[in-house]
Amino acid sequence: MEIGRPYSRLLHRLERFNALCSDDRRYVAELPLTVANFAASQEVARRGDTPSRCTLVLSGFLYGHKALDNSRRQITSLLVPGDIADLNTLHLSTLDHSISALGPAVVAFLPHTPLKYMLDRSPHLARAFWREAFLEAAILREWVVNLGRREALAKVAHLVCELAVRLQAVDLGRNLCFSVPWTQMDLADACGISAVHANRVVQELRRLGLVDWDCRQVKIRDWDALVKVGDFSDDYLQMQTAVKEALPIEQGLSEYA
Amino acid sequence: MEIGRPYSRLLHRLERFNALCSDDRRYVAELPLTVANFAASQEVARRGDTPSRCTLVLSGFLYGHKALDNSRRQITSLLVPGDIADLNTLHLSTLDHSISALGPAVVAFLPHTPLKYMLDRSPHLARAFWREAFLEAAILREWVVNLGRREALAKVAHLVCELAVRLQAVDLGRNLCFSVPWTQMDLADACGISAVHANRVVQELRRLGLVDWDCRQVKIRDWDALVKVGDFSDDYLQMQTAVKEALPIEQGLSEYA
DNA sequence: CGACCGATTGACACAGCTCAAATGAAGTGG
DNA sequence: CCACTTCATTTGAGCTGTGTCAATCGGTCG
Repeated sequence: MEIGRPYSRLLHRLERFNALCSDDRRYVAELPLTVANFAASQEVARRGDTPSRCTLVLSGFLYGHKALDNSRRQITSLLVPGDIADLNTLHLSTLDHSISALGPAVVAFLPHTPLKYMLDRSPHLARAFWREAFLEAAILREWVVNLGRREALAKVAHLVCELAVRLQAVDLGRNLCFSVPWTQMDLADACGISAVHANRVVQELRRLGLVDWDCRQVKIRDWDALVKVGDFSDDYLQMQTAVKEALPIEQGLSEYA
Repeated sequence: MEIGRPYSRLLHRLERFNALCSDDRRYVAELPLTVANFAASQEVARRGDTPSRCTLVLSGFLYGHKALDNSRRQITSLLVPGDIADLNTLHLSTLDHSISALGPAVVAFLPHTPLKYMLDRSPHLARAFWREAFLEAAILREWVVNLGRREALAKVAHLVCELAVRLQAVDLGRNLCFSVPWTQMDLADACGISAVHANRVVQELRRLGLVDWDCRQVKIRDWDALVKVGDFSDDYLQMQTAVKEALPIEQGLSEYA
């Protein structure tokens, strides 16, 4: 796929708010990188590591997670193509959480040194990366709300809405339909519920006619209703007009803004 | 208190990892600022706002929060003196969550423009601010874990541990004792539990001899046990040696590292 | 003194957990 | 091409942590 132009999605992301000048685009496009493949469930980086490069998702999905005492884990983030998984290692030496591949994934490793050099040089690029970091924090904040104050059905609905919007922004979610190589156990660990209950919730969402959800394929059948159930508002994703225009009109997008 | 030197705590924080050169210190110390007082529960900034300055906590506590449909709210962060509450507004125009004063608080408003100018100019300062941003994200990640995968007693214990360490780092938590102007309702909204249950949990922590907890004053009586109950590990706070040295030896700090 | 707010307590309900077993799908090796 | 394994989904049954409701108590402030 876009291995040939590994930065296309990243550049697209970085330019979401402000266009970059051609020098800056070249800076990014000429960053040295190593492409690597990961199998499903393979660990990309482990908590406590002190990596010397950042990880850009090229295709597939990664997820951040922390393990607890009792063999449980909490997924703290889902990373889609175009996301940088561990930007924090750029300035915080030790990784505070682990990162693994959800399904098979292709990533690009970007060595810290040239990345830092670049960001020191170009204020515009620095700003664009700041935005990425703050966007990640905004998503984490919304996850805090999701995990803290919503019941299971809403948690799952909310996560599906978030993924739909994020994937659409990178062209992986046309027609309110996307596919993620997660199991219901992964879903459970992302939503802080048990796997058994995750299953029941998925069934309930199906029963309510909100989604088709076969295996890894999720098709949202009633966006407005799902938004309502999940108490979703996309403002924290900072997609502004870009995404809203891309969503089909007849689904009544104006509703949830 | 340190209104006379409003940046002392911030400088201390920024220099936690690397000392700043005297030029950089002067840069910071000469940032223009406006000091403002807030009463308990007063709103400092509201979701949707597009502020043109950042908010540095000088004394007292702020908290970030998001309201849900049903008159519920989730507290997403507690901000202690030395924290910058809304660094994200520097590059993300609209605020994704509200910020309020927990008790009476004194803050300094730092206009974006000189701040941006400064960060564009000094790579070292930029790095220090990056670290602050990433640290905030690391805390959010731990909150995600706390809310998603721990039961109520552990949630509260964990939060108390976190606060103890963070407050100690800014000299507000000597002897494993600190005071925060929160109510049990605030505690509940931070831990994603009901106020009634928060009360029961606090009582249980008292009963177990883990803490003295009168009104706003929290005294940790058995650090090791509290750490264990809360499944706490301070690595995500990136305090490194600094804090560990500051904690009393006899409390067996080596345990939880 | 009355009003108000926060802490506390008790009774009850229920969302979601655990345990355990069955079913289905997909891959492996003979 | 069929046993066999493995892994994910599904279903059922009972249990429990936590929520809700409602009342009480205590302190503070005007």
